[in-house]
This record gives sequence, C-alpha cells and structure tokens, in this order.
Amino acid sequence: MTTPRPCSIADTLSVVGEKYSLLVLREVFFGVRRFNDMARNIGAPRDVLTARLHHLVEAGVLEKIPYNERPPRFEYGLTTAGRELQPVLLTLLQWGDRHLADRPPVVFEHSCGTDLDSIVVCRHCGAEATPASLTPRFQAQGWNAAGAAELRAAEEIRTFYRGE
Amino acid sequence: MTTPRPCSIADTLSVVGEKYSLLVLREVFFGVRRFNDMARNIGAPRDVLTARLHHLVEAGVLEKIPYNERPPRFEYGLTTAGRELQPVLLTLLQWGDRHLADRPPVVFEHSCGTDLDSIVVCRHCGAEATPASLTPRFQAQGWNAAGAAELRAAEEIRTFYRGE
DNA sequence: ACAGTGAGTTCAGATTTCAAACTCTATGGA
DNA sequence: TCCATAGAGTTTGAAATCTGAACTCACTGT
Repeated sequence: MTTPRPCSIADTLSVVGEKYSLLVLREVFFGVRRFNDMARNIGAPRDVLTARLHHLVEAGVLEKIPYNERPPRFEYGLTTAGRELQPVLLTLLQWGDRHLADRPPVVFEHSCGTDLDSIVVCRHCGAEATPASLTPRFQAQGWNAAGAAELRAAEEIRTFYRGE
Repeated sequence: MTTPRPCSIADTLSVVGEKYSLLVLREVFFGVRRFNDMARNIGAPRDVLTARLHHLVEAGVLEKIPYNERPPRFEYGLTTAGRELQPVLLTLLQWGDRHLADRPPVVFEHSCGTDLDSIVVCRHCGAEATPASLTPRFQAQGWNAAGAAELRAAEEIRTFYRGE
C-alpha cells in the first residue's frame, strides 16, 4: 500500500503546515495584520509571504479586509475557522516554553489573573486528555493503529500508543 | 529591524515544523515505530524520512531503541519531551475534524467513555483559554503586540488581538 | 542457493526558497 | 513641480530542498 494514512492531522497541515504559515497566524493573533509588518516580524521572504497569505485566504482561515481604496490595500483578519486555530498555537507555544526557552519571550495572562499554563482536556468530563486515557478508533477501511504491524495484540498496540 | 520576533512558537516549529515531522510523531503515537512502516503510512520519500528521524532524535523528541544487533536495527520511541507534543497533534486533529473532514478518519475514545472533544483550558482556573481571555505580555526588548504599529492604543491592540 | 526484508543511501530532475532589486500608486514636503 | 518615502507586492537568478526510483548492505527463511 502506498497511499498515506487518511488523517485530519495531515489535512490540517496541508492548510497550515507550510513554512511560515503558522507564524503568519501568530502575527494576526498578535494584531499584526499588514504585509510589511508581517514580513518584518516573521523574517519571511516577501514572495513566500504573498503565497502563504493567498493560501490561507483561499483555505478560509484569513480574510482580506480593505483599508484603502487607491492604491488598493488590505489587512488580513482571522475568520471563525482561523480563530479556532488558536489552540494549535497555544500548544506549540507551551512546548517551546517548556523545552526550548530559558525565559519565555511572551507570556499570556489569563483572565483569572495567572500566567497561562494550558492543558488539553476532554470537554465532556474535564479530565486531561493524556495519551494513556485515549483509545484510537479507526473509521477508515484498512487502517488500524499499527500500520503494517497488524498482527500485534490490541493490548500491545495500546501500550505502544502510550509511547511507553 | 530585520530580526524576526523571538518566539517559542517559532522555536518549536524549528524542531517539528518541517514537512512530515509531525506526521512522524503521529505514527509513533499510533505505535508505528519502524522505518518502513512510517514511510508507507506517511507517504514520505525515504531519504526525507531519514533526515527527519535524525533531526527529531537530535532534538530529544524521539530516541532510537535497538531491537536487532546484526544488522543493527532500531525503533523510534517517544521521549518525555516527545510525549508532551501530544497536545499539538490533538489540536491539529480537532481542527481538521471540524473544518476539513466530513467524517473523521480516526476518533479517540476518552477514558470517560465519550468520543474526545478537546479544549484548551487554564490549568489554574479550568476556564477555556479563549483569545479574549488572554493578554500577551512581551518579555523581550522592543517587541510589543503590534510590531511596527507601536503607536496603537493598548485597547485597540487588545481588540485586534482578539481577531475581531 | 535464492528470494525476500529492513533500513537506509545515492542520484538526477523538479520544485521551493531566498535576498535583493524593481514596479506601481499615492502622499507629504520644499 | 520635484523629490523622497511608503505600502504591497512582483521579478529574478542562484541556492537549497524535495521527489521517486534505483541501489546497497546485512542478514533470514526455505
């Protein structure tokens, strides 16, 4: 079989997985909405930024908002779908803060008054979504947990899945 | 200024932001730990996969675990740091499920018995970390919310930040 | 002895990225 | 009017990366 695994992670990455795409979204979340400011803050080549903005607009993550008629000038704002990418940025930020930064360059103060330390939880029960608490169920034909190692016992798969 | 913004998101992406890197981690979370299985499930060229695995091992996200001496053969397992990337994958998955898939190819059953619908919350107070509930504080010199638009009033910046 | 497997490596060609320069429209000042 | 500046790109040619196919090397199983 040479078709890759059907997967929403891969699908999402086809929208925001190119180099600089998520940094563009970071800037928009920070309130930076114009081409030159983005280019400077991200450090991306201008033609690449042009391509990424087009792609993100086409994918419905950003929208162009005119702020000047002549010459035509646009800002880039988040759509609802774009706003829902915030958790992705927060989890990336959190991992970098923990594992790569001695002192985080940006801290988010949550409305409860503390500096944000975020976790991913189950909306239904509120408990943290840890690897061990999750069992994948494959809905696509022919794709089970372990790919080629289809013969492994389910329990073993679960152990592997937990990353142990 | 031509230096990009100092940022943990960008730092994290320098570890897992290359094409296929996050899909490699997805496979390991699914229990797929060997080269050929990964190559097939991801659909990546073999030399690219080799490079990504090296990079992820070097970054301390994966570790090589020998399972055969001659010829030398290794599996790739998650380190603690690697396991902590799970929230990134979950948030990407969730966005794809919501916005790109009609029927998610994989569903995670949480230990509470429901199919996982995840949210990112503040560990301290438990409330969801929405854009509107967060105020960024910049700890690096010279970097404020709006980049070049340093003159914007703080309130305006906050509004922009919310993506409105 | 011979086919098959696992994990790469090598290679030529296609695609992207990069940084700098250039374009086009418009505004502000001397 | 003339000149400088700004914003948002587009163009360019060289450098880096990605792609798919073929090849290597060390075994294993029959």
